[in-house]
Amino acid sequence: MAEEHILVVEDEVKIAQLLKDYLTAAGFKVSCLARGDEALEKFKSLDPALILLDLMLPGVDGIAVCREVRKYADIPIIMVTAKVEEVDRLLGLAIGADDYICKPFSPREVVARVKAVLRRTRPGRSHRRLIAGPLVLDEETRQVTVDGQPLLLTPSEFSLLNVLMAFPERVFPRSELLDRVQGYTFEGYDRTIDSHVKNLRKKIAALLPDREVIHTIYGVGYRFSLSPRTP
Amino acid sequence: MAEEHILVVEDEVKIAQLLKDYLTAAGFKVSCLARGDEALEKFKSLDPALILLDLMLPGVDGIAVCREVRKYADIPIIMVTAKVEEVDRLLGLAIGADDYICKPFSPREVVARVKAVLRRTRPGRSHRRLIAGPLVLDEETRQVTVDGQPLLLTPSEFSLLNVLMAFPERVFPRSELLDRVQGYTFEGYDRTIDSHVKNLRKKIAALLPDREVIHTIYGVGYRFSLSPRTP
DNA sequence: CCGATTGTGGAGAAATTGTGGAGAAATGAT
DNA sequence: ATCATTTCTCCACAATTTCTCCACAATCGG
Repeated sequence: MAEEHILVVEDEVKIAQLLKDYLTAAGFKVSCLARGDEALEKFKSLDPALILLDLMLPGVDGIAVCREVRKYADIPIIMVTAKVEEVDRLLGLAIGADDYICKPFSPREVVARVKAVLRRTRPGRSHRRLIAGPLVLDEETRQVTVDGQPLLLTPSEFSLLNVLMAFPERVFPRSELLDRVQGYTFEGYDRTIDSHVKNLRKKIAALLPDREVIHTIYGVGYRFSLSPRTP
Repeated sequence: MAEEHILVVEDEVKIAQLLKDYLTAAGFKVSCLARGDEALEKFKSLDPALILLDLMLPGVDGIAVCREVRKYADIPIIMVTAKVEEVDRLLGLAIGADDYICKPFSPREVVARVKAVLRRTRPGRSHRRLIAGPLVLDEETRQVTVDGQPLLLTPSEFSLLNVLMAFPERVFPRSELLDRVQGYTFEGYDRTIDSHVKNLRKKIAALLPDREVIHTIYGVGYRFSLSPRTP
């Protein structure tokens, strides 16, 4: 999954934090700024996929920020405003924001709108396919095939293989695999990952009996590789 | 590309100007009218490639204008409306507009939709139909058939099938289906989508007993596919 | 050879989905 | 307006799938 960066420009710290929490939980990388003029300085270096912009800001207000940003890049912008009536005014001002959200908003709605705007703004969907010899993993369809034959994987197995195939040859410690597959809040047995490896290996071996693709690095963790040796 | 002429019928001057600015910037020639009865008089002489039509108009309302225009020419029409709820009503009225946009809209979205409508109307007015084996879904008439036999679906069921069939094989998380079917302001129960899937499956199975077309991806969501594999 | 690490089968436990149906909400007719 | 019908939402329980963990066997490195 390509982690997308979102820039939140909001002067009320609590609201900014709330937005950040929810967007982070939804899998986005989030940066917060409190002032409009900061936004103008920094958005180029941050290169966000989308900007959430409060209308009322100290420094330079949201409308000016929006206009300036649009001079440099075609980044989607969602305006956040306190009053419903403002939205009509915004429309008249030809700002060119992609969507508007009124306070008080539900965090869930914000996340949904962000996703919706990103969806329709990014028409060239670049769904990632990881290919390693006879093994093909498609993140969008969640299909994995070996020489064209489908491999039926559970969510954990898919996730595990996805992480490993994303960086072939790289050795992943158990702790990292645990974080990526079970989530960083997982507090359980660290050898659970071994079970998933076991099951994944068995399923792959059924279609690819000759070579082992998930290698054990004694004392460390696991690695995905097509070659049988350790380079 | 030949410069295409677009007629905007909108009584709010600011919005009309906004639309004109953006469409002009996108390379269209734009004329604006404020009254519905004017539109009926002038569209013949202007001969536009497309009409952007506000639903609420002084003089004659948008629906009447749409009907009248269609008596004379097969020009693509995009309706603009203030409320989301109106869209469903419009659909029921079988007006024959090519697309609908709800306020508040982003100018970018308007330009995108205008281009999309022109693109699909240019080569012989073929509206969008999704075909998958014996299943045919017509977005304009909102009819679905299986081997020519009509499938009577509720609005939610149609919408759900529409989203799924638009991207066969792609796995849709429940959250995304919720946003696209129930709207992203929906605050309710996650598993309502399961109920729609259940009902939709039952209706499809009545006409297509052999194969399952809506597949469950455990831990993620659903996918439309004709092939029986379940990865 | 020996302690540490990993492989493995399998048994609950936990999470996810299927399903019928009741009440609420929306829609349409009168 | 009122009433009838359709559609939507939600719940509770059953069925299913997956996850976690354990105990013991196998393997590795020194």
